Amino acid sequence: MSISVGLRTMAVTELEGTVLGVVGATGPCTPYVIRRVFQESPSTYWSGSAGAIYPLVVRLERRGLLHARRQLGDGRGGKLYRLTSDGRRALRRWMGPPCADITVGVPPDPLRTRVDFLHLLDPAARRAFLADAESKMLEHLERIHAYSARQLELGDRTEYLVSQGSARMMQARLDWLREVVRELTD
Amino acid sequence: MSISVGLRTMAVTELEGTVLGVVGATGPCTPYVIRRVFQESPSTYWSGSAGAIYPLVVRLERRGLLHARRQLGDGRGGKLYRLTSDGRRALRRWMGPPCADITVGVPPDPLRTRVDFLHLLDPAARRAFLADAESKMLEHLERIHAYSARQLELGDRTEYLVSQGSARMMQARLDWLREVVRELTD
DNA sequence: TCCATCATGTAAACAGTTACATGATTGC
DNA sequence: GCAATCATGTAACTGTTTACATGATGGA
Repeated sequence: MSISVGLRTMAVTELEGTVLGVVGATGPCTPYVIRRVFQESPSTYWSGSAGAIYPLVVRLERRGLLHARRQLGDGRGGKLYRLTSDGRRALRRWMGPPCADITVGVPPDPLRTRVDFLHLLDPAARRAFLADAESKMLEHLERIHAYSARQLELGDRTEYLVSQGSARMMQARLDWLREVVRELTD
Repeated sequence: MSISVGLRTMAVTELEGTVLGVVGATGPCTPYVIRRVFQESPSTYWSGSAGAIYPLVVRLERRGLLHARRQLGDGRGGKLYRLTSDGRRALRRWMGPPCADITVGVPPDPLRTRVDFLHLLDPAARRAFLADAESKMLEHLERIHAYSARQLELGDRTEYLVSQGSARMMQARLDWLREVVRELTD
């Protein structure tokens, strides 16, 4: 019988929460598998580098959110990690509700930052910047649409929905960029 | 007469580039003024903490991108920083073109990350998450619209355009969230 | 058997955060 | 003159990156 001591579980970081989610969605897996999920994700925000993931899972294990079990017959000493009940609780807490401001608020956008300083460029450089940004965003958008269509064919509703989120965001940025073009190159 | 030795200027980070932009747009200013710009910005991605800004401007000065001049009659020893010509060149290089993939690509979105794992929640928790997210995003959107309208009144075209970018992004995320709601709560 | 790559880590460097220290300035 | 705040920093900590090391595995 366990005794609740009111030790509130410490909050997890964004990457930690995402890893908990990956383990929860994938089922018991090795750190390498977790890395692959990040590396193969269309988003490149996190590299899924070894130096990030291996220490992170050890951290989560020490905090009782992941449990490691040795794989039999694996010469590399690889371990399978799965969520503990505390881990599942931490995952739910990280996901919300309540949603933190930083979760629902305006995400950072390096393009928006640059537009802030566009008036510092001479008109030619400004036009070159805007043209380059627009064409590259169009490429990105097409890739995302292709990826999204593939997920729909494969029947992966979740990946389809998530990629639709990316597509909508990119479309909004592109529409906005064209508004900037109209405004600044009159 | 300066001799070009082909020392290509090292690339600046996102925060460094933004600081160069702030100095370029504001004119000669102290680190404290730079901090205020970040602290008063609607975006909370960077805190503008002293521990980030003071070492950063020293770094940029040592690299010859900023030049410091002592303020006369200031007991605190505060210095005014301005762009050097190398600094202006580094700013232009940071802004682009060419735009890096990370600049024009899909920005990270903690909400999108969470939707990836929504199927791990039971239906009730899922509904609660989506309802909370939607109402909080609506609040954010209204604040942004108010801010945007204020900038338009004040005649600050740049701040108006940039805030319109935030507004469009938030609207796209909200539309998308409603698509998620339709899909998951049928 | 040998070579590429898989898989598990570690080390050093770095950027940014919170929290703190300290002196200058301003308002009462 | 005193308290609040302005302004300039510094210190310790944290998390992530790149680069490296090392052994296991699998295909030619």
